[in-house]
Amino acid sequence: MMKRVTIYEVAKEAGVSLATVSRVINGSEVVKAPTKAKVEEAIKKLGYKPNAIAQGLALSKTTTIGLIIPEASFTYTGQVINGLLDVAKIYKYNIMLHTITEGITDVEKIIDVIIKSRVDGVIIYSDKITDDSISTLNDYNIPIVVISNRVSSESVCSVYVDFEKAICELCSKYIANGVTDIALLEDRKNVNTTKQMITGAKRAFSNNGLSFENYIVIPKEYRSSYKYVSDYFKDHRHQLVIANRDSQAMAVLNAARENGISVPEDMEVVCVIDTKYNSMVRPTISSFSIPSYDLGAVSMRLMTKLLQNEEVEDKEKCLNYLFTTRQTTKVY
Amino acid sequence: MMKRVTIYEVAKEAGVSLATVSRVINGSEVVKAPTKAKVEEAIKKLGYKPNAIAQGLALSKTTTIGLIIPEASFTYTGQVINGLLDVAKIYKYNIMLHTITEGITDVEKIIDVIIKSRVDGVIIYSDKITDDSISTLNDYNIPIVVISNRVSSESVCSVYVDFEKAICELCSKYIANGVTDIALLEDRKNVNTTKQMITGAKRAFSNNGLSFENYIVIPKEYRSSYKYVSDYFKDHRHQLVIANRDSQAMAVLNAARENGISVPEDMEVVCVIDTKYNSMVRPTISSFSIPSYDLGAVSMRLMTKLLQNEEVEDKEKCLNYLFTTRQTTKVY
DNA sequence: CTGAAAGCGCTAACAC
DNA sequence: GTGTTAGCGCTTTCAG
Repeated sequence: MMKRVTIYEVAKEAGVSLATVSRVINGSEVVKAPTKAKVEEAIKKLGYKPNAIAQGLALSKTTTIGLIIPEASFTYTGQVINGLLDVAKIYKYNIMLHTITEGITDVEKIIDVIIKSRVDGVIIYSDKITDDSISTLNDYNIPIVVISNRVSSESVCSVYVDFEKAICELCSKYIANGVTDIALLEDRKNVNTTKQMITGAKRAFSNNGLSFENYIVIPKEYRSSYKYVSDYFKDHRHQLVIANRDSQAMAVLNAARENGISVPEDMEVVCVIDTKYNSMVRPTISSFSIPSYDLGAVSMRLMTKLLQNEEVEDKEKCLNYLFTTRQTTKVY
Repeated sequence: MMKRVTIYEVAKEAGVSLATVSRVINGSEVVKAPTKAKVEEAIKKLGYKPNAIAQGLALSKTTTIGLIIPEASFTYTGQVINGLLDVAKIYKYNIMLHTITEGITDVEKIIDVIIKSRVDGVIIYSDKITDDSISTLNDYNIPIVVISNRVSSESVCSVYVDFEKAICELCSKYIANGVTDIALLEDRKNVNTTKQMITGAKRAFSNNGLSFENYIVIPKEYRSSYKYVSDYFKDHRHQLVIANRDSQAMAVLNAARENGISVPEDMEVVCVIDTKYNSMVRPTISSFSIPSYDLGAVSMRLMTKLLQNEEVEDKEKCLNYLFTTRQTTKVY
């Protein structure tokens, strides 16, 4: 249990001024070797660790960035965080984590906290964030990277996957093969994504002179959604059902099984966001491999560029997806 | 895009001294109503937000706590984080998130960063943290709460689940019912937990004059572990297999299915950590409902007590588990 | 009840 | 090369 030692004490111990100590801890080249050695010895002897808070104050720079996510318990959110943190580590940034818990969290309050905490930037991965919040952040001149939603604002960068295109392509392929009864589950926790998906589906249909109306609204909790889906499939049939998350796809599969619908023969199921669970369950679930880890990693890298005034070629980065056929779809 | 306004400018705008502004933003009772009103107006007009970094420096207190987890992509880790953040929000603490990525992360470096960042406390949820790291943190007088591992040190609190007891009880019950061929999968990402589980199993067996040696070592990645388990079950049979995580239990189930072993008739499977996936897959997987969310919430609450010098009755908090029978076990 | 001033620990000109 | 000093923005005695 040691007293917190300051740069001043190190200076005294080493018999130099604090400026010199500051220089060695910041790796300045100008310090003479013997002086440097003395300082380093003192640092080690006293167990000195620079106070990042004081540095932050002096530099008006905290080297921490704020991250906003909906909640931490989705498998894909976890991947995003992993990617983000791995890159953050490389560039020596810290991550301050904020979640938006439904019913508990006031988004404005989070924004407030973020501004007060003087993070260097904020990365947002949430459908719940409004333009309002973003413009508040903008007012305070805080660089923003938005994950997953394509944002076209001058001061905001975004890293996303083109769900609209993905779903459009998927539907088009199915329509070309004569499958026109396609349903899409609404994901209430990802409203924007759902919107994009619906737009994509509609486009595919209208390209073929058809109309698309089949999207199913499901309650948000697994149990109730499962119940709902299960009921729904008692008297509904579709040729293809598209779900956003693994849990929703599983609910569909369970409902199908219990209602004697065989997958993929009678009904095919596609999950949009791929997680490890899609290949662990039986039948394995066909899905898009959305690069969640990369979504995080790329966003963080982009942030570092923003903060270090590196050239940013593209303010909007579109990441690729790949459709992986598994057991819930036929091969056309 | 506004210039960052300081307390000084607010003071000027309101025609008072900065001390007074400081008093109103800190809710001091002594400020007269009219003065207070003036200040508040100025704050609003200028869009002033106190600089938490400067406050941190002045108070030697950051109101942020560091959280160390292995990686963010496990469903249960997500729950812990959710619990933690929900409580942190209530007590107005921020969370700085650190992950220990295998191959990428040097634990000592994380500890170093944490000390430099002057967090008020750190919560550790990781098997990878050594006594060394903890004692370093101790040297710097940083309060510690350890999740999941029971730590008996004077300066460290811990919140955990008694896995040893859980497994011992489970095995005892089975042994009492004549089931003595029990296997336990090693979870290399949770070495300590595995150790506790094995100890529990051994105790159950030795209580009954038997010996326990059946623990299976599996490689850590799902694919390879699945492959391994799948191979293993080609020529191995057990009456009961205990797995730590959902993915491992699923690997066992898949391997069983492919080798013509019916569950639960020929072999029963129990998963220790319960996640939503355990009840989403078919067959649904019997498991202990480890209160992951609570693990996080209770730890954070404990941390706030530590930081506010509230009375802490118990430095070691043991949380309850509950065994939930689902489709992978028989009912005895 | 309010203001003046010292200090939290560090950085960055500017001197020497 | 190294030291001196003025901030960074805020809190907190201590006076008044």
